[in-house]
Amino acid sequence: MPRSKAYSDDLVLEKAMNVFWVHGYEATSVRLLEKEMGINQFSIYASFKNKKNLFVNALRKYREHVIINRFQPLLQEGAGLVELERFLINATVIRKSFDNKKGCLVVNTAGELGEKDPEIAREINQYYDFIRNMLLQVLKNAVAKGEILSNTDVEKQANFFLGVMQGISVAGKTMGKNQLKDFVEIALNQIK
Amino acid sequence: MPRSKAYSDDLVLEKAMNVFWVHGYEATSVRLLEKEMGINQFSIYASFKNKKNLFVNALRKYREHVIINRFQPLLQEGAGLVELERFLINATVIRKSFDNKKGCLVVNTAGELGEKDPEIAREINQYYDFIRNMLLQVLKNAVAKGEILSNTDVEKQANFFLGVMQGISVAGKTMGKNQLKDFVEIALNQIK
DNA sequence: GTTTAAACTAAGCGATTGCTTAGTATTCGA
DNA sequence: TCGAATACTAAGCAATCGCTTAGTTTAAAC
Repeated sequence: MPRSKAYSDDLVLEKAMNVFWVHGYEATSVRLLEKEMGINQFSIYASFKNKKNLFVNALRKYREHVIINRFQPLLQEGAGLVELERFLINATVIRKSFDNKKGCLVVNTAGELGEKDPEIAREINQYYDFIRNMLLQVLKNAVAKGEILSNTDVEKQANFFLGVMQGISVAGKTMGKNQLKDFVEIALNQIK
Repeated sequence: MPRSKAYSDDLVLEKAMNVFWVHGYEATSVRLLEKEMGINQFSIYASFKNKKNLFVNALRKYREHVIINRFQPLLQEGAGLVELERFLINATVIRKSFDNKKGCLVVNTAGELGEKDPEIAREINQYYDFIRNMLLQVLKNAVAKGEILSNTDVEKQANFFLGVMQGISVAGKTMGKNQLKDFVEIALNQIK
C-alpha cells in the first residue's frame, strides 16, 4: 500500500557523515544537511528522528567507512608488524596530502562534545574498543611471526598504539609532515 | 573624564575561558557567557569586540593558565627526564581524578574548529610551538645531566612527546586509568 | 559644580536554529 | 480502479542565535 522512498537511507547517511566530518556537530545546520543529503527536512526527521540521532548514526557509519577504507590491511589474517608500520606511516602521509583537513570524526567529536551525551560517548567508546582489539590481534600476530619479542606485553602495547593513533589525529592538524613522521617512527622503533 | 569599568577584563576573560573549556565554542552562547562572566552583553562586546575575538583571547588566557598550573615544573631551570616523567604521570592522574572531563581546550578546539579560522589556527599553532620548545629544552637538559644518551635526537623526541601529549588529551576522555598509564609508560621507557 | 566621555541597562534587532504540520503526490494491495 | 498508507512539499512554528542601540548612570577633568 505504501509509497516507496525516493532515496536510500544508507546513501543519504553517508552524505550526512561527510557534512558532520567537515563542519562538526553544532556548526552543521539541518538546512545544510538537507542540501547535502539531497532530501528535505521532513525526510531527514522521518528517517533519522532528530539531528542528534542522525549524528549517532553518522558516527556508526564512520566506523564502517574507516574499517573499509583504512583498517582493512590490519584486519587481514596474520597482519603483523609490517602491516602496522605501513598503516601508521600511511596515516601520516594521508593526513598531509591534498585537502585532508577533516581529521578523525571521532576525535573531533570527543573534542567538541566530550562525554556530555551518553549515546555519543557510547559510540566513541565502541570505536576505540574496536581499534584496541584490532591492534591487540595485530600485535599477537607479530609475536607469533617472530617480528617482536615473545615476552612483549601486547595488551600494554595495544593501549600505547591506540594512544599514538589518537595523537596522530590531533597532530595531523597541528604538526608538519616531518614532525608527524618523527612521532610515528619513535613509536614504532620502541617495539622493534 | 570617563567612567571606570566595574569589572576587570582579565578576570572576566578567565571566566569566559572556563565556559568555553566546558562547552566548546559553538555550544557556548553569549547569554551563557554574560551570566558566567557576570557582565552583560554590551560590556562583553565593548571589551572583546565579538564572540570569536573573545574566544581567541580565551585561548591565549588558557596558555597562560596551563603554563602556570601545569608546565611550571618543566620550565624550571635544569628540568630533565625526572621532571618530564613526573609531569606525564601526573597528567594521566589529573585527567582521571574528580570531575575533570574538560580535557584540553586547545585539543578540543582543534577538533571542533580545525583550521577553519586563521586566527584560531594561529593560536593553536603558537600553543604547540611553545610546548615543543619546552620539551626540547627539557630533553637537552636531560642529555646534559646524563639522564639519556648523548646521541639522542632531541628534536625528534620533542616531536614524539608532543604527539604523546596530544594523544593523552584525547585518551584522557576515552581510556581508563590503567590504559592511560600503559600509554605513558611505554612512551617514557623508549627514551630511558 | 558643571561638563563630558565612557560604562552600563534593558530592550529588541534580523537571522537562524531544530523541528512540526497541513496539504498533496505517489504507489501499493485488493 | 479505488482505497489506504506512506512519501514528500512547502510553509511556518517558537526559541535562540550573535549583536546593536537608545537612553541612563557614573566618575574623572576643569
